[in-house]
Amino acid sequence: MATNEEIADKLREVYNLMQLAGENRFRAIAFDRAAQTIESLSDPVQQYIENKNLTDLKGVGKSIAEDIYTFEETGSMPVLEHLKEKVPAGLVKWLNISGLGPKNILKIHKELGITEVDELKKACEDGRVAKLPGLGKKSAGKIVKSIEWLQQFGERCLLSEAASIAQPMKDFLNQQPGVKQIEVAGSLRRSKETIGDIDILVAAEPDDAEKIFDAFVNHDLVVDVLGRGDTKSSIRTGEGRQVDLRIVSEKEYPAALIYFTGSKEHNVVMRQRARSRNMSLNEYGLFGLTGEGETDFDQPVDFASEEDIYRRLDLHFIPPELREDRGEFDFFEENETFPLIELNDVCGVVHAHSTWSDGKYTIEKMARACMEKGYEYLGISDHSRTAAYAGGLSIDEVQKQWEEIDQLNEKLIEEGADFVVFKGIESDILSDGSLDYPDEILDGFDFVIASVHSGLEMPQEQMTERFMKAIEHPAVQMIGHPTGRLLLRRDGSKLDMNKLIDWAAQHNTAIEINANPWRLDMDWRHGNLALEKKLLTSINPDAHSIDGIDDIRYGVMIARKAKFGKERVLNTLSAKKFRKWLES
DNA sequence: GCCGTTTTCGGCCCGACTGTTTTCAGTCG
Repeated sequence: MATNEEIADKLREVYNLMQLAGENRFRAIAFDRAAQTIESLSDPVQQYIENKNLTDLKGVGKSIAEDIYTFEETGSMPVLEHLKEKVPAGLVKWLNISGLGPKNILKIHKELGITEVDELKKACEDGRVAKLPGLGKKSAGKIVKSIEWLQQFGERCLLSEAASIAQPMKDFLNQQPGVKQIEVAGSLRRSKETIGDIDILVAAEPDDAEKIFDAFVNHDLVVDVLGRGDTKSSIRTGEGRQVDLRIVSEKEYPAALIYFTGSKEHNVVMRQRARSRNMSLNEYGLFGLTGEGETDFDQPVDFASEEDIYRRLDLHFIPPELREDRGEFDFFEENETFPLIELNDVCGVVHAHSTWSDGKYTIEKMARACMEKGYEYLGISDHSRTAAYAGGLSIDEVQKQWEEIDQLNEKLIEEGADFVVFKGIESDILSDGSLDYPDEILDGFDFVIASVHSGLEMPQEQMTERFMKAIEHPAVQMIGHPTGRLLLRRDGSKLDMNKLIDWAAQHNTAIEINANPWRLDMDWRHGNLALEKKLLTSINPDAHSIDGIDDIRYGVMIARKAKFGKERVLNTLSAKKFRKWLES
């Protein structure tokens, strides 16, 4: 039984290989669209396979449906197998090289008979690539550079890293004369968990653009200027990240902001909506059509903001985080607004470690840091005894820690501080789904977060049952980082999140959004189902240090992307209400 | 390959930038 993700992966593989095989572009794109649809389904695709109604899905026609049925029955997809015979596997990696697309990949491969990235680099360096028609010395040089960047830094970086580059760059540009409006756009504005390029959009008079671009390409962070035009310039930073700056007029700014925020898929739907309403949407604005159905720049449609443009397309404003073409269009046709959680709504810090296990600071230091940052409470949750590698607490240590927390709380009351420390534990879920302490100890905690830290490779069904058993346990209020993934480093465990969300919602158990930028787990892609089932979450920094507490902001970004309003996020409750919820 | 309140065929988002070219193809977002 293949999961949605596995089937989407297969279709995307077809898409990649078709591009490299020089197939009709639109035929290839059709597979990508189908993959996109299946990926964003909140129901298991198995239902559609069993009911033989796959073609009900947008972008899945008779042919692709047949491919999927065959894959389900035989475990292989003829169209894919056929492509694999035609296209050497090594070439797929070439698609990640920026500046090199399918057409040139095919040309280089055919003419030079090479398939591996290392061979490509060599062929660029020794002049063979430059001799090919349509390519030259500069192209070859760019390919070499791209390969080197890719090998050194990878294609994408964490959300936190991108934010730490974009913010100072934005602040710097905002001080430049002539900058009227500025916003970080692209996947960073959409709060994707990993980021490729950083996009910054500026509104300014055309006369001021040159000076702003000068300032941009000469910024301290810049180590390489990739391009410099009248409206767009691109640079590379020392961290290996590409930053694109676009400058548009104030009038164009709202349309450009939508355009450069994306996602690509969201924009495609926006343009189609414009088309079906006899208009054309592009990065400059919304326009009427000529008699031939072409964009008529002499017929601009008025707008002053992103909201206006959405309204013209019969939609309510769609927050940037939700622009992924994963159901937001239907949602915002019906709903006027949907209040998403904001950083200010978070009142307490839940899931933090101290020197009792593998944290860097004492409970008191962590508590005082939380107070200083304006929080009302700290939920300490050190590791349980099985997590010996992380200094997990023995039963004896648990009881000593409780005493320490009681004393600290008394001290805080004496000081008149309006702050409380909750006694929690991050209990390992053992391989049979049981927890790490006897029930009478578990009952002594204010809260229990149940997490998996070992046996991550378990088969999906067994892993899902392991979690379900933990969810059922009356002492457990929250599940920690469900998949255990580390972004860009390690895939998460295989588990049926649909089942887990349903089960957790039924048992009034929350599933945390672990805000550590390496994790951001549970994944935002489960947001639609979580909303439907009214699942609760808690935005937990999993802080091992004082700085780590501030990771909450990345968790909030992901929670917004997953359509959480504050009423479904436990640590937006006041200390009093949080305690009440824990006791219920 | 998918899709249809103008369509079962003929479209499928569209403009900037670059490099290799002398009018354009490839790539990107």
